Amino acid sequence: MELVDEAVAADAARRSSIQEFETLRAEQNAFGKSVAKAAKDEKAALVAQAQELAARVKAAQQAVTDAEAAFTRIVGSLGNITIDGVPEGGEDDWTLVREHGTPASFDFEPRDHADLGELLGAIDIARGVKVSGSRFYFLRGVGARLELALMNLGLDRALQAGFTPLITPTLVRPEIMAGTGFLGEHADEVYHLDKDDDLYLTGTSEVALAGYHSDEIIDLSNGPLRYAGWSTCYRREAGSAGKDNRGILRVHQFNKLEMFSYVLPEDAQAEHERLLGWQEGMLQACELAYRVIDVAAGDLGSSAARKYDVEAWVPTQGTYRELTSTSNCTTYQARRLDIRHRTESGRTAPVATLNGTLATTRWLVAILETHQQADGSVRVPDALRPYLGGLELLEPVA
RNA sequence: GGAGACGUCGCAUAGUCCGGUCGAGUGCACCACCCUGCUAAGGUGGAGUCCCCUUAAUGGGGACCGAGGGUUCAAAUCCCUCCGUCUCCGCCA
Repeated sequence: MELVDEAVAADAARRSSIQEFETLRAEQNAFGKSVAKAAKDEKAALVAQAQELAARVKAAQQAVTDAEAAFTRIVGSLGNITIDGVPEGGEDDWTLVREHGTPASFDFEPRDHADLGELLGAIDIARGVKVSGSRFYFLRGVGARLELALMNLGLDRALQAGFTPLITPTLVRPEIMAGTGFLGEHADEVYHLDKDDDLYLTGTSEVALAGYHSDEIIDLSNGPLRYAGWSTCYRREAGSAGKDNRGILRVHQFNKLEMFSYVLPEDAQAEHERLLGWQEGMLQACELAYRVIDVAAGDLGSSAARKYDVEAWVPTQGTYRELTSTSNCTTYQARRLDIRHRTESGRTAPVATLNGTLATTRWLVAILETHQQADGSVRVPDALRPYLGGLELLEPVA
């Protein structure tokens, strides 16, 4: 509340400094013309006057620069405004939207994905740690193939829905990182190269996908612009020491196929539901039990106005774990990145941006655990088989 | 990495040496109107973005010649830094 008052005050200060500067500048412009035209003998006196005026203009200009910097800083620290209906509260105050499918049950003791990954020769955590440290891993053999299969299934479904595929840069400039809202309170989650290169490693291709149309006026008259971005994602996982240490549920590096939509602000909520629908379709194709939750306002981060998490049942944890999430960022990112469309009256106005995840490496956790059999083999869901050369069963390596 | 050239209003360009008459000319594309009966041409006018003030619609002012500084009464034009593009050479997946 105080922050909003501060922002309003900063805006008022900014406006009045602009007015002062512009009045002086107009005076200077007019004066300059008369200096140029003046006769020789009058010139010296006029220049002396102009010098004095120039000093005042310069001071006024500096005041504008300062006032605008202060305004930008305060406004930049404001989070997005949540949409009506979003539950109030923090991390645990989400509301259930729906559940789908029945959590897997077994007539044997199920193995967790780390054990299964080792048994199948699919996930090599020990060597990941040896090479890169904790929370790193190798996907190998059927693990690597399953990952690619998942990404390709997601991509094909995205193509069917009309998305344009993009393979995005994973190193971005500071202003793009800031524009997407990732340098706010969670800045310590982001890898930053600062020795020789002032670039950030992105934790999601959402960053590059949002930056793609930055500083542009885009044409939405033929409907939304939809991109499916594939990239490797990097997260520092600072502050999560000791949490989800086992397996690949929480890692520093993973792959992700991300949907990203640019839409008219009035279409944002409908698009959000569509993104959620495509995500659920993907979970269903992988034959996973899941639930959809409406994330509470306090857990939204700075850029989302509403966020749905889709959580899949993870048998050995006896609970649902987030596999995907879709956010409606309304005009928050577009304002910061200066992405606009032209309205019917010919004016420009910010667009709305939304994102949603179609697949990530984390999905392997739920897929392996859900479809495991007593002997440690894993049944491949029908939809994935074409992407695995028809393979129906992942079998333990000798 | 070495050497050089360049970055102007949608596109293409003029202007930069010799700072004010340049917020900026021309061509193409675009929009409106006019003209012409003929498959296209001619004429007139208008057009960008951002910000501030003002209004019922309007009007006024400011900023923007890659970005940021500097010199100057005054910068597209002079100086510096950065970013980017292109050409040649070297190196490399």
